[in-house]
Amino acid sequence: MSTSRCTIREVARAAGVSISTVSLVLNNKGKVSEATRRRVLQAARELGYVPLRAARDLSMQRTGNVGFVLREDHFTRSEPFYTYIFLGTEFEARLHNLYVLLTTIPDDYHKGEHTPRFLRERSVDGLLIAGKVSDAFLDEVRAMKLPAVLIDYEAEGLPAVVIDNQGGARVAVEHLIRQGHQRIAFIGADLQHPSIAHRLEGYRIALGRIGRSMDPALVLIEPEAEPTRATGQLLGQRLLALAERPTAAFCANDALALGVMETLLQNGLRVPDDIALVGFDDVQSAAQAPVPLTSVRVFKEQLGELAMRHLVERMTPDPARRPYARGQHMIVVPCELVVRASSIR
Amino acid sequence: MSTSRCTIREVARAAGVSISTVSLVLNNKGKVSEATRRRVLQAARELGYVPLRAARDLSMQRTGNVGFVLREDHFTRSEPFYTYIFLGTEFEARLHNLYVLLTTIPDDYHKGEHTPRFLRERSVDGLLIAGKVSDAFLDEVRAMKLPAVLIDYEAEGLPAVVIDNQGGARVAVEHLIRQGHQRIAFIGADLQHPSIAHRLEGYRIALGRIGRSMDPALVLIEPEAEPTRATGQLLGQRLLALAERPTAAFCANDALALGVMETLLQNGLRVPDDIALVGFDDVQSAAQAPVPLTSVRVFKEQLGELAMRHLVERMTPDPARRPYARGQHMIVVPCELVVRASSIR
DNA sequence: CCCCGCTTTTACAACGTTGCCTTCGTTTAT
DNA sequence: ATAAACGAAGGCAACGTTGTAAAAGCGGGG
Repeated sequence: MSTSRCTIREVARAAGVSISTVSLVLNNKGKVSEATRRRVLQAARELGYVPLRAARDLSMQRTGNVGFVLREDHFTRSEPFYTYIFLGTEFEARLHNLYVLLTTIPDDYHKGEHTPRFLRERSVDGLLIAGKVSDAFLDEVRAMKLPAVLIDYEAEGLPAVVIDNQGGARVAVEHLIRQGHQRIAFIGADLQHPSIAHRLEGYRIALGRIGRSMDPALVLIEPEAEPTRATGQLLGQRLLALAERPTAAFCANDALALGVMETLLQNGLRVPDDIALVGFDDVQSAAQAPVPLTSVRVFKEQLGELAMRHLVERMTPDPARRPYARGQHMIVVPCELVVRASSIR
Repeated sequence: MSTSRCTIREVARAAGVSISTVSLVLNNKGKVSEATRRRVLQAARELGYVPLRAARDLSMQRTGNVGFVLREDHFTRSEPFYTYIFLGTEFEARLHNLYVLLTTIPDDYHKGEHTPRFLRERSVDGLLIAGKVSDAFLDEVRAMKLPAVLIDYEAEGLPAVVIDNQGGARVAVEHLIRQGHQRIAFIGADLQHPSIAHRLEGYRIALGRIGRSMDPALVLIEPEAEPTRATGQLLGQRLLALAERPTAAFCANDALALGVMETLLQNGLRVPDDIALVGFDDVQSAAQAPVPLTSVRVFKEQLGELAMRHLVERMTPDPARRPYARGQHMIVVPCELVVRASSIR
């Protein structure tokens, strides 16, 4: 097996046919007799022919790449949440013969200055955007009229693949209710984030189903803060300071839950005996926490896979397709409750 | 600004010159009069001309991509060590107009079955390999004669960018010595890994400098295990079981150190009072540990940057270059000790 | 025997660059 | 004054693939 490239021309000569025929066979197009098809395939295999991407792309007027964009702080945070989503997209990309170009954008995105290179150079056929990103960036994407799919985030006019945040939250809270809890707090942050808003909504609905409404005193939120461990510690303090302490808390994500747990344990409270905790995302460290954390598992690779699959669909031209509106074209991926020590008596 | 592509032809017509001239100007090649150069640049800017990658690549007989390979378990572990390295390579790639294709390979790599797609399709001009990977993979890479650079790993015949493991370890142990410790343990795993072997060597040298030799009883190693938190917990147990306990331990990495710390604290020992701990890598959770961990900071982005820079050098053809031998062409990146509570009295 | 429709195959022009070679002026050396 | 040298710009053939339009082959019916 030689290391040098072999061109379609050589395959054609070896098979005794024209270049066009080779192309037709290799792409399963047009009508080619079975005999010729076999001869071509044979020759291609023997010569170890692999079409040159640049040539094919040039001819097909496409790039063969899709971009994967996420905020740098999301990519580098200690929990490989988006990393798994990326791997899911990568896996699906193989099936469609696409390459994924991963790039991060800064938290405080400014158009132009921070525009990903592959957008400037127009060397992607489509775009995946993971997690919350700045509106400035989304505006830019919309203006480019490039097929794009959001993952784990929502925005007007763009299709999205999202977690069933509301359903997951409902199941989590219903679990706490089944464990006999009456006073269940909600711990949250950044209400702008649709996922968090939906999780809060799930909490409300679960309470509603047993005929209760939300007690504002038990809804502890730092609306402007990111949902991090540090914010969780802060909210843990506020939880401790409450006059009438709840017996359980549903946290909008695991980072918050772990922060709360840390504060509680440091202040001598027991989990779950004094306060039961449930998180969301089922990150790696959830299972390894001092008290293993009950959480809602999210199928991250699947999110990526579905997003890529949908993007590919959008990338194949179809003039009859209409633009998206919010709420439409939302692919919702189910999640599942994982019960651990932090919530069972 | 139109969204449709504009070709070099249109720029040429707008500037009133030939296509060749436009190409020369845009690539800073050949001799072009200042007047024409300005006119071309002007026209290109006005039309928003961006060369089409596929066309350029086809013409230049290159792909414009480099591959970044690492083991899946390295990529998805909770510490974004390799993620930062990747970001470093990405940053440097921009300066050279290259795209980085990131892909993971499984832990138990088998040639063919697991060969990264971009290698099969030969659509990278060079390869970066981060962290320890299977020899089978390295053999395949060597056989391809594709320019490649290892990062944070070493192997015969391939250039590598590595951490100053030995120097860092030495500084860490010397710090413990300065703190008055006499009995200092070494906690390690996977001795096959060059980094760990070098860190052990640094430990030995630091002791040697004050006229001591390694006490075998204090060198706790799980030679076959991965250097993970779980292994650290295990070694923590062995540390506790020692007849004469050391007063300090230098751990081959932070994961091990955090595992040891967890075990020590759970068994009622105090850090650093009973046993001082120092790790290596300065991962995010080091600073957030129950007792903030002294560690050796590694400049991860820099590792990536240097590797990419070196790879680019290797990618530009130069017939006079000779193959690499182990030990040669090793780029060593310095690191620095970060002192925290886990090691100061 | 020729023409007609059908299937299979081929030739050829893109696609947008780059690199080499030529051409055309202009200056400099002889 | 003429030849040589030089600098600037242009023409053209790759690069490897695809898609299209046209050609070739092939029976069968008139």
